Amino acid sequence: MIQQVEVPEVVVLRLPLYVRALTQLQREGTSVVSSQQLGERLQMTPAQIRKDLSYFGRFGKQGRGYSIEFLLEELRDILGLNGEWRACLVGVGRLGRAIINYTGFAPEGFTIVAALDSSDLQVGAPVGDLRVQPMSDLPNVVTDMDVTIGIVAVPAAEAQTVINHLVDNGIKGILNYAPVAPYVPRGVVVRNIDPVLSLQSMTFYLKSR
Amino acid sequence: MIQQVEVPEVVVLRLPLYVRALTQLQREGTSVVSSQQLGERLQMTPAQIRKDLSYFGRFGKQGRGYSIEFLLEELRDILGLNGEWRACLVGVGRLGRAIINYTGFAPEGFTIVAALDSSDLQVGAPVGDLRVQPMSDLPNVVTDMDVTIGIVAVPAAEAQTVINHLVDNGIKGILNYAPVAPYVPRGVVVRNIDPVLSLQSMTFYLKSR
DNA sequence: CGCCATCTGTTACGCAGTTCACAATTGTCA
DNA sequence: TGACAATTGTGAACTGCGTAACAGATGGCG
Repeated sequence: MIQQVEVPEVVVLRLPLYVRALTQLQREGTSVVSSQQLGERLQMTPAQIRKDLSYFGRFGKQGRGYSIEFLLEELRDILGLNGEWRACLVGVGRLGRAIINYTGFAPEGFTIVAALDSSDLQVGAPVGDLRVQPMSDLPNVVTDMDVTIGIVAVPAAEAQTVINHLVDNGIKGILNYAPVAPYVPRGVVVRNIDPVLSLQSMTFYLKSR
Repeated sequence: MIQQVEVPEVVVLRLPLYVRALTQLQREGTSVVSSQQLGERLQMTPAQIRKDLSYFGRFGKQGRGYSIEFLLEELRDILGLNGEWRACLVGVGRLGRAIINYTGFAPEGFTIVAALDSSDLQVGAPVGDLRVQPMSDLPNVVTDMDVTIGIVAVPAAEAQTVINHLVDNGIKGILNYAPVAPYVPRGVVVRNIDPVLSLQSMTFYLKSR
């Protein structure tokens, strides 16, 4: 039953969690795991894990559990994590520089291959292993460098404009660090990284106690 | 009907979105807004906005809409955003330094008042306006400096230990940048910032097209 | 070789959250 | 002043996700 029914987005959001937990188990030397055990690690019910996986196929053995190696391979395939994904970063302020120097992306197959900025003052400056390019380079960056993801680290006021520009040039996925909820046309995927929103909902639970 | 029924967490997560949109409208000079108009901005149904707000009270005028000034004040009060929230940062690597220097927290009332690190090499070093303190200072930081939020920017392997330590010292909210899903006792609120997870679920939608 | 313990995949069920729809209220304008 | 247009707040209906439960499969062990 592969993709017969539309997979709920919540399920897709949980798959990377499974990948991470399984990878950890693998490093610990385990080779088989039951939904029960995995559920304990991730603080969720075994039923949910089995249900989630059943959207994509039958990966377990009754009476045994799941082969970690096999399930990992399948999940990485489902999520498209077996290739390399190339991204460009827009906005080379403090935040942008931190993102470029962040070492957590590369081991997972996400590579930032270009850094762009609209300010002439920044263009040409070195950041990490890259050199800042002008926004006018965007078309070439997307086509010549096989970039599919745009990482946005510009001020809130410019974010929507930049995102429009990225989308117009064929970018299909946007990781947005600007504190706005951007509009994108259907078919483009946005993920927002917004620590302020996180804090602002946290305080609701902190205040009354 | 104030808080008679438990407010769903999804609702609480949306309130900061309302605050942000209303603030923007206010800056634009608008003074009254209908759920319809607000819904268009935020790409959600008017009914959802009205229902969300109705968990906390009756803030609108039939036939008119909502007074932005009034609703903002109410929402900021509900979320506890009218005071200042003090946080300490643990882990002064590249990521931690970027967080300290991030200028988006202060205008929203979140202040990082201390930076801690377990490495002796870091202790004493200046970061932003602060100086790195040893982890043994944690009890004093929490009690003397009125810190309620801990920001975690340590490697994955150390995250759970650090979080346990924070919780044991009375921290009630944790903003976790480490790529782990930490365990915390009931009553402690965690928000995870995990761009890699975001990318890994994004690629599911990017791959097949 | 057959029984038992284990664990998956899936169907059925229940509940929480979203949307609908309308009565009630408010302001405007002729 | 009275009719009308706009818009809220909310009970009811709907939808979709999470949980429960069980039939069926698998391996171990006596």
